[in-house]
Amino acid sequence: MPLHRSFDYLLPTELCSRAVAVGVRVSVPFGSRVLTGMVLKVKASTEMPEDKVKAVKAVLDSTAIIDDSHLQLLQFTARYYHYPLGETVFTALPKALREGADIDKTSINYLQLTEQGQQQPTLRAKKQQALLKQLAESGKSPTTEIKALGYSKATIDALINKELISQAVEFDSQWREQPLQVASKPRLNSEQAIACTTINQSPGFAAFLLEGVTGSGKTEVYLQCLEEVLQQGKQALVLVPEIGLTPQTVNRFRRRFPNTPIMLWHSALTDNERLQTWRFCQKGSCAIVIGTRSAIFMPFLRLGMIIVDEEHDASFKQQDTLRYHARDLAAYRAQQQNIPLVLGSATPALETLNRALSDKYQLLSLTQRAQTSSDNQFELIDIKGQHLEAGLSHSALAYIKRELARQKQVMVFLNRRGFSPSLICHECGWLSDCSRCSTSATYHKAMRRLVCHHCGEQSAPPMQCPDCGSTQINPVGLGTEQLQEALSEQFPDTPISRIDRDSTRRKGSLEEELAAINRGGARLLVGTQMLAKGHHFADVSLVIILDVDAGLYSCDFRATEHLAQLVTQVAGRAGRSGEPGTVLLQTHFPEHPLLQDLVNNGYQHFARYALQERHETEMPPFSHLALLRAEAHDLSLLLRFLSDLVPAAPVPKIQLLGPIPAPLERVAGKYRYQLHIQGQDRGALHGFLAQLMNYLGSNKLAQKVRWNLDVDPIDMM
DNA sequence: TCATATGGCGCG
DNA sequence: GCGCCATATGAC
Repeated sequence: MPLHRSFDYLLPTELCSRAVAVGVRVSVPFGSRVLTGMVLKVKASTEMPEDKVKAVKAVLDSTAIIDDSHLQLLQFTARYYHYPLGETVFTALPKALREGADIDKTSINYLQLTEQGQQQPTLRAKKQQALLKQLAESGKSPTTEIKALGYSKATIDALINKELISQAVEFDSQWREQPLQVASKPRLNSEQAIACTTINQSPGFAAFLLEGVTGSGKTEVYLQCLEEVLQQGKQALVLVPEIGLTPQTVNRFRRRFPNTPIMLWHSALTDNERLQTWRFCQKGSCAIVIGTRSAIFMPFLRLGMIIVDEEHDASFKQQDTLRYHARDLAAYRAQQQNIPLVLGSATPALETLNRALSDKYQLLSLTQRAQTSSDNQFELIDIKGQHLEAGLSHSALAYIKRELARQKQVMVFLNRRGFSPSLICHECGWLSDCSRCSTSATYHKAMRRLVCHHCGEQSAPPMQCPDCGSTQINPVGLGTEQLQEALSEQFPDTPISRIDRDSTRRKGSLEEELAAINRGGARLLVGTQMLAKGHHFADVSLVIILDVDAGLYSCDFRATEHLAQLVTQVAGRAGRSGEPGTVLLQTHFPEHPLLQDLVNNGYQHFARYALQERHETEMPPFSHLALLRAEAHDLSLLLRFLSDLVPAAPVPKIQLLGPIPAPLERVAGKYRYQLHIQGQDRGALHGFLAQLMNYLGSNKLAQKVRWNLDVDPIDMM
């Protein structure tokens, strides 16, 4: 229940024989319903009058399904993010367990070769043959793992029918007993070797920031650290950004440790796959979990290390309901388990960098690029007063022409999808605004629709201006769709590929498109930041970023940090094939000090400078922030609600700002306002937030508006 | 007078 | 979050 409290129940004598303990699920009456709950404490008395206390209906587990330290993590999470404990615990459980399912009724677990199968008979069916070979290499393997490798149920069933493989249903930790197989590995350079040794020699908890430029071999450091963890028979958790969980990444881990069970955890798993993976992990049957942010809540038998790859990535922060940051919880968990934490990034978040520079974390730098000998060359193009062709300056077009002539690939980034962000009437100035949001509706030419990117509302573009009847309705502004069209006019003989949410909507189409590009198809790549992350293209020698200025003057204090991270990431896409690449930034403000610093001295230098600026302005990480967001159809009600929360007298160490309109004041017909709550230290902030939540619990207006609290927000929207 | 909509409350 | 109860609103 969304309640910040727990409830006492009696344990009837006939149920006392079952081992009721903390972490066991029970079925209990709640109001007029029967719900699944979790035992948080076993005690001999209650402050409630005895006749008000109801009895437990059934005990659902014979042993705790969540151990003490895991529950502690969840309690910390609930406390830190001021989120109800019950909902926090239940978001960490697979759906079946939330609903009270029998935990031991987990279906088929493993696949293994039969004696016949071990002979490796020759089969006509290619897939089946491949699966036989796979099982010979990996030994007995969890079914979920086999399915994750792309083997279908049909293939598996066929081999079972031929009695070449069989199913086993017991959990085991065979991988710990058999000798660890490690595939041949590259020699580490001196920096990598130092990083590995330092991490592996850490006696207990220690946090490391592995600051390594693109191509410097962070993954190799992870792999060699993991090897040590596996040798000790311990499990490991590898957190990756949503977009980083690609088959290539995972295959690299699987190839290195062929007889080690490695399982994936992400949002696309089915409920049953989740339950199985969760149980494998809990029983110690799975050695490595590679997962997106929610994997931070996986149960482990003996966790030996946590790695967070691309730790600066925003997808580690949940943006709704329980708004946790997986990287920050990883720090808590590593400390609690007394194990090393490795945070890897080419562009560390300023919070993380600050901890490293103040010696809370150890800084390990990888500066040598494996493939390129020299760095990329940056160039700022001043577009003030210049004629632009579809957003591109003359010199940018000249650069593109030159690189295409050299048979190279060119990438053009624009963080705006669609054809144009708006339509405008040439006669009267009418704009295609969304009727429900305070923003314009984007024109999508191929779909012939106007789409609001905030509420999703669609409409047909008008033939005539709704205000003056003119037929002169033109697109205004530039999106990726239009950019692609304009570029294909400029370079009619060059195949162009566009990567954004529209072009890759269909499941698997992103992978298809990327593969096609790598086969040497498209020479010109157009896309949003989707194109920037983690994909490797061999021939890219020129990268152009069109809308740099939006990041320079934004109301979000993190905008420049994110811009710098994007620019650096994008730059990493250029020149991976041996010779240095060129990165062009189009801007109206070429003399902007942050841009200059970034371009001349790189992210490392920029970040330290930006930290200093945060220090001077007392922004995070030098203060602590929470955001109380609220939305309602009724504006005056909304403002009354928020103003009422601001204490009349100033609170020591707390600064309140608001109610202020959210960057998009109206979305889907609702007004959105927020309160900025800034604390000089964590303690002060959390003390105040606890009071605030308490007050909100008894506040009548709080039930009429939708509100949420975001601790350590990263998106100020 | 009964049927239905709306709001506040408490769940052990 | 959701069902329960009290009260308001409405049709006949």
